[in-house]
Amino acid sequence: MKRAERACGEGGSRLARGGRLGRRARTGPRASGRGRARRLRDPLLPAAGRDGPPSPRELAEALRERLLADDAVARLVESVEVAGPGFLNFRLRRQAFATLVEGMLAEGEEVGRGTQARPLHILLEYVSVNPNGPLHVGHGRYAAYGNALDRILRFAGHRVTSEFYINDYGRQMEMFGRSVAARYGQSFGLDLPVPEEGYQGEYVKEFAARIRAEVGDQWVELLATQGLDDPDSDIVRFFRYRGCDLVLEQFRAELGGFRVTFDTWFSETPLHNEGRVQGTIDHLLDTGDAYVKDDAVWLRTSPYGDDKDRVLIRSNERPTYFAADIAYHQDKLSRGYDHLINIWGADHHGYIPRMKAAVEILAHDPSMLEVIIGQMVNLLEAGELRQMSTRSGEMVTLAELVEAIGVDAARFFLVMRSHDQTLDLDLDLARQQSQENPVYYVQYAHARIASILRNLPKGLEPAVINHPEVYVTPYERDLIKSLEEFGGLVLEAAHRRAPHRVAGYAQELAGVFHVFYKHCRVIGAEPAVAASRLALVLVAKRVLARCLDLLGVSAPESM
RNA sequence: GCGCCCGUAGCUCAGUUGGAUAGAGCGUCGGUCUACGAAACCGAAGGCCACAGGUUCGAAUCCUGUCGGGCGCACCA
Repeated sequence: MKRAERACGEGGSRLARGGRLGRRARTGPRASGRGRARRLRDPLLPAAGRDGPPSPRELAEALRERLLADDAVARLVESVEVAGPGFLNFRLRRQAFATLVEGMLAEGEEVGRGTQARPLHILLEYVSVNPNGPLHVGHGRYAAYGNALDRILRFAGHRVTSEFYINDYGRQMEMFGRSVAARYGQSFGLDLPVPEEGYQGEYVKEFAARIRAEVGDQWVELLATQGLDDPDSDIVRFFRYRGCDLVLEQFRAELGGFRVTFDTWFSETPLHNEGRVQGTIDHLLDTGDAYVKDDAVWLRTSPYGDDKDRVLIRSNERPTYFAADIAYHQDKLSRGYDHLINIWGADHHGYIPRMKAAVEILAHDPSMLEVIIGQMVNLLEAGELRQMSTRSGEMVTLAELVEAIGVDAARFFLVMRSHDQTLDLDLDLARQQSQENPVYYVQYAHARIASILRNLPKGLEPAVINHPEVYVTPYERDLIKSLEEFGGLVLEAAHRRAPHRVAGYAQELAGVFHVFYKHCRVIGAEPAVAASRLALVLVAKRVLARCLDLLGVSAPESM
């Protein structure tokens, strides 16, 4: 009973204020440029009790009459029907559809671009793979996801700086240097095994061969006499840096080919060499956020949601990776961004609390750093799981995937699923299904429109014409409704960090277009209808092209 | 043991301020090209949304528990 009263109260006040529905109707297509034509039905009110209060049906009926009495509503709405308990169905007038298309057509290539009341300057860091081996498909997923998010955030009205953090310091790189040096030595017949904890993959030989091509036998003698045991030797240093450079060169080329580029590449090594890691630690000691215990320096992260405090400087006086990461984030903060986003692999999720704690200590703002976890890619072959490991050299590389199915299909495939869902990828299946890949479905819709545009008779121009036969079919109306959703979808995808929503939308839109295409001719229809349909497909082409672009996929004029 | 991400059609997955009969692609079966591209369209079959409770007028969605899977729990990076 109480509930029923409350329900009626809400309903009543909605009516009185013109509520959600009324407001929506008033700010319809004309006012906003892009209205809410899609909302053809709306949940209304909860079921009322048996006695006293009006039933949902009665309330809906009252609301219906109220809405129809509103001039602004009546101009756009042809009819309103009560449908079931709690729902009203709206049928829009032809003019409402025409207004929508007019608005979208006028936006030109920019149709759907978002604006932010307060645009943020966001630093988006992603991929950041250790430069000691090839990119595998897991990295490819983060690259595709991060880059799509980059594009979406920008299109939604934010400023974005994209960054790749290069972990070119520390023990892993030293092992990599020793591994390359060993392979180099082996190519000259030296008996130098790759260190047990080193990198065994075949690709290391390729890097060694390239270095050999550059420097000849310059290091052979020294290698033969000194070996590789001293990590600080000139030999290890040389192979490490040269190897790292070669890997980075390959990253840039491969990612570039994958249409993933970064505004900045930020190297870890200078943070150490220029004393900035030490400087950050000193600062934290000064503020009391760090302390000394057991000959080590610790950061007090536990008050900020971490399980325990974390070591910054080990008792052997070497800084931890975490310490360098703090210095790195201190640098990010000093560059004046409004927000930091890091995209990490699922295997790093345990690292989030301490990093967020550190940033909160530095910036005094817990929401400053946002870490997005991308789940892993499981590789299947003939239904069986294939393990990936950089160190053992067993992996499916991004290059292999691209070679198998192409950049467009690979990028679409890697972002069409939610990033927090582990992705099963069967390379054989992907190869086999590449011709059935949804990306072609979307691209084909774009190419079909391009084909229409190529075949236009002289004098046919896109225009929304006020004529009784314009936009009367359900096929045209469905297409208009789908297109109208695009602007909101962009904002949602940006807000939810969800590129897969764009992929899903693109498939839906392509589907609606294909149905339209089957039933409605552009060329050959009577002039007013032809011009209006031309305007419609032109908008559809732009939106499809934009969706594909947001995902880093090409929008072919023909295929 | 603790934490994070999950469990939706045969397979891979969408489905988010909680709303009508839970959707798509692939696969299976059956139709459609003398008009802008058949890489398309139309139809059929296929579901206790892991399970059990709870909140709610209403739950795939929120809460608790159980089971199952993945990933983490370093003075590694």
